[in-house]
Amino acid sequence: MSNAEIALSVAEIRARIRATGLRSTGPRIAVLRHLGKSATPISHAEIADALEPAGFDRATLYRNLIDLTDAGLLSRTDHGDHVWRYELRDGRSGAVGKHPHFTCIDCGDVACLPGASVEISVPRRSPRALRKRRFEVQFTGVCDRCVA
Amino acid sequence: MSNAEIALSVAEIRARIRATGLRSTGPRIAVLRHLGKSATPISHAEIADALEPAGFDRATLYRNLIDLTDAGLLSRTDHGDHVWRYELRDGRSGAVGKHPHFTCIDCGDVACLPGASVEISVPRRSPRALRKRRFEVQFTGVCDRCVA
DNA sequence: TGTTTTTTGCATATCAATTGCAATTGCGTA
DNA sequence: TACGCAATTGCAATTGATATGCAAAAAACA
Repeated sequence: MSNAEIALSVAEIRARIRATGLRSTGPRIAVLRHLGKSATPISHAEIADALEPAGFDRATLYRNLIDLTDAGLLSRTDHGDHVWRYELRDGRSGAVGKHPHFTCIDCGDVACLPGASVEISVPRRSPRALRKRRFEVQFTGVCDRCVA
Repeated sequence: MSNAEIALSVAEIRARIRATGLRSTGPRIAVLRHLGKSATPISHAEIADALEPAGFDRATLYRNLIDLTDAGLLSRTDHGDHVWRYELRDGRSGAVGKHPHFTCIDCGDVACLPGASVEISVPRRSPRALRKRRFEVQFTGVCDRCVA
């Protein structure tokens, strides 16, 4: 459940935000720092709770998650449990940390699968995106803890 | 995008509902019939709109989707676009129509992949559910129509 | 058919997500 | 460094999907 993470300096975060044309503000820096420290994609609620001591408005955080996503700094995904989760994108490439996730349908816990490789053989008439390996995969099931 | 579907008779539907201990009522039969004719998982809104002429209350349909899901006749999934979709489960086995789906992140269209086989090789420390092949997979990407 | 229990339909409550707007702040420029 | 404007914030209020309470209606079973 842990992951060496991106751990950016504040200066670097500011630069990244400014590079997108957005202004670098307290809430935005806090959001990016927090996501930089998080091993897995996390929800708006988790972010808002974590940043609560700083007193940022939930609506502001919410708007920022969307703005930063639109700007390409974050990715927003729903892992099959109807919860939006946000994740820091990988710097210049703009590519998401390209590994699949496993989400527990009981507790909502997310496990990253960095080394996992997914092979799908699809029928002839499938969407081109699948045949060209242009897709995201999402696994759901019951995690070890909830099985027990 | 089409799929030979389950197409149950009303009598058979009644029997299935009763078999779960629930009562067989108009709204429930309508829901199951409609899902039986649908090639892909569909949302509450789509179901409610389709059944609108019959005048069923949205709350009733909503509760029934949940009840029928709890009873094991339906499955409820979120394909990565933050929309719950319901699907008829496969009769006696209780197993979901066990094929993966591909959802377009632009238009929300769902494609069934009945013949698809998914192979995932996972790192040693992954959730047991993955290693034991006890999981659901969900693919997202851009469908052919939206790519064009 | 009568009795019991479930289900419906309507109204209303929730709660997360989203918007409007005035006050504030970031930042390019003078 | 101070100024001015557009972007952003915080708060209040709205939306919209989801969920609940309850009396009336319908299903099951004797």
